Amino acid sequence: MDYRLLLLILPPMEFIIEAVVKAVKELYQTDIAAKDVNLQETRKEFEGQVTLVTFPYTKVSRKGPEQTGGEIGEYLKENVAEISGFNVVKGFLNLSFSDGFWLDKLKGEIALDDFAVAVPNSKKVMVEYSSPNTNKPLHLGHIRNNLLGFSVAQILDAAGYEVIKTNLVNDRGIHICKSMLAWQRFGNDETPESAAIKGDHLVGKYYVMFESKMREQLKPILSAVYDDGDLSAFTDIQKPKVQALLSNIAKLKDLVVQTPDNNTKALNDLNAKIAADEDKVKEIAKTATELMQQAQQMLQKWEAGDAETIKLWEIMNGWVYAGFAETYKSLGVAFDKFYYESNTYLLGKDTVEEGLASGVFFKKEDGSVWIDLTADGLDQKLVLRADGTSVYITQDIGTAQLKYDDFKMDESIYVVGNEQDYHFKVLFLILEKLGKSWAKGLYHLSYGMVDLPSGKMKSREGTVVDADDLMADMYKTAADTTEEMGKVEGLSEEEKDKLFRTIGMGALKYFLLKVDPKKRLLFDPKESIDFQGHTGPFIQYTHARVKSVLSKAGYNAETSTSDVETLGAAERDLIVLLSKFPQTIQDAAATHSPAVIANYVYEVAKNYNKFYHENPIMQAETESLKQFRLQLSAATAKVINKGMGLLGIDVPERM
RNA sequence: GGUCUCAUAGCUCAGCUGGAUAGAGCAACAGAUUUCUAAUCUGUCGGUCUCAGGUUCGAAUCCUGAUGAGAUCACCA
Repeated sequence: MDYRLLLLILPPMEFIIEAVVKAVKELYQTDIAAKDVNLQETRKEFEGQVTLVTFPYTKVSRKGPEQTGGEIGEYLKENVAEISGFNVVKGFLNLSFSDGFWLDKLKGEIALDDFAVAVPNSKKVMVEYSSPNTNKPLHLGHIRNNLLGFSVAQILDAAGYEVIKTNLVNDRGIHICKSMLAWQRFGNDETPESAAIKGDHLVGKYYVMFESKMREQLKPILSAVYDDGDLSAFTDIQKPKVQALLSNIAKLKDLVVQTPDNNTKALNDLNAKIAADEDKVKEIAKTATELMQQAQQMLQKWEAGDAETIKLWEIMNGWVYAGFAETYKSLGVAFDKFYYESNTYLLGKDTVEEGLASGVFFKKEDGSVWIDLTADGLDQKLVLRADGTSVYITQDIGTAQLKYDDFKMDESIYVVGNEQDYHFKVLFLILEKLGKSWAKGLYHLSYGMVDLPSGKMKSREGTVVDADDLMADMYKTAADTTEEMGKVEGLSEEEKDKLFRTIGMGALKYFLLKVDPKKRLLFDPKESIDFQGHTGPFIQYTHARVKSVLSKAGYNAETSTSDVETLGAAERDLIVLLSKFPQTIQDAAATHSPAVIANYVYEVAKNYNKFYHENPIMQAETESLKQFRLQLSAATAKVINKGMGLLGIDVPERM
């Protein structure tokens, strides 16, 4: 974490900046802007807490950096009461604040109940996250999404926003019909109760079944195509497309033959292209399977409001929702408002009409409606089919409008994977071109995919890491580890259960949230998530340890008094770090990054552990010193608790 | 092919609106508990910050190019 910016805008540092401006003016008769005062955190190996970079002033001082630094340092020491000393290393002026300054900070700010409680900024922000499909259970990728969304919402709330958490459930469409059809055909009236399976997993089972049965039907079609050149399975519209793909594949294969064996790069490229075209053929062939056609028919029935289809859809979605509710509860995430695509999928058409009238969109000969974004470096994009039906982006245009009409929020954040970067670029641009005043408040929180060592998770290869399984694994690991360490003495079954859950989820959540959201994340199922080092349990343990000391000492914040005037190094470092919490929250909010909080809380825990090791608390030399160290400990526990809370992670009183 | 993202220690990651000798954790090795919880602490080992140019007093950080990895370019969602 880079705290330079933070120091610049941290209110308590303003007086230093002002003093530097004044110093340069008086010493060198030159006016400099406050934003040109380059303050940063002093590196560990030097004395001091704040460092002024003095290279920029050598021009106006016409002296070497060391001498310039010395002069400014002398001036600051004389004129700023809080600065007790300084040292100069090359172009760096390291400033030491008096211990009294830091002690005041602890007592007058950090220890108070309203520390890091932001004043409301009277802005409203919506965070849409999770947004699952109702045909499959959630997996590790969804966990990342859910934790990110929930945490970002917590952080924004702590930063002063009014937050609305929403979930746009993708509850309709061809993928749901696949599960429905497979259940209808092969299910034998199986229910979550009769099968003793969670509802979402049961529905997922039929989705998988559909795919595998459909694949069986695909084989003869494909072998007819490739072995006999028989295209009779396709419609007249599809035939020429397939024909074109096949001849392209043949051409590419010729090229492969002509390419020398040692040119592996060219061969790989060619083979990738062949595979891509073969995939396209396969996609078209899928639509020719009997099961796919039945599923399509079912979708049409659903859209027509066919009573029987709707009934089945409601039953199966009900199973899924019950399953999701359980998973959400385990994850500790929640929502203020649910939107369902079954209600919103027809939205957006009137907005398209608007855009057509205003000339933002144009109609092609076949009646389909498009927008031309080539001037913005993007492509042409279809927004309404020739038959007047919606596509994905049409719905999103409509849903964006609906959300704004519902809440009139200043900002709206979509927590969606980076595979949809292009989609959101287009969506936001369209809304802007439509003249929506709120379009500038839209933000795509694009996060990286969760990959396995083998690459992407693939359901077909059974490498999908199921959310419920993973959480159960974490619980078990937490339980085993804790028991092994003999830390469960005197705990009731209920307390143990709660503790294992807290630790297991803490490890998992921290593991996923400590990484910058936009980066892809590697998860190795073979290596269990660590409980030591830079981990959730490490921080939880630190908290438990603080709490243990506080209770053993019978610490009472109301009555505790102390008159210590000087600080040890570890104590001072800890206070300096704690004082940065409010600004860290603002920074995390501005960058939409829980990782900022995660790394900060880790620093706090690490610093506390160092302090704890070096300084006796109960056996401190004086009662006053003991009380001071307890106050510092209590403040640390509070920051850890609150910081972890922003990540959706609980901290135990003992572990 | 066009566009976008990423590349830092053996591994997983910080650091990136330009500043000091690039930091953690894991792994490996060596230590610390008569004292508040050893899920801890201390130390050792480990780096051409992918490469090549450029801007600058100063570049892991900014710019250009190359290489490698991923995503995307559907009348799917």
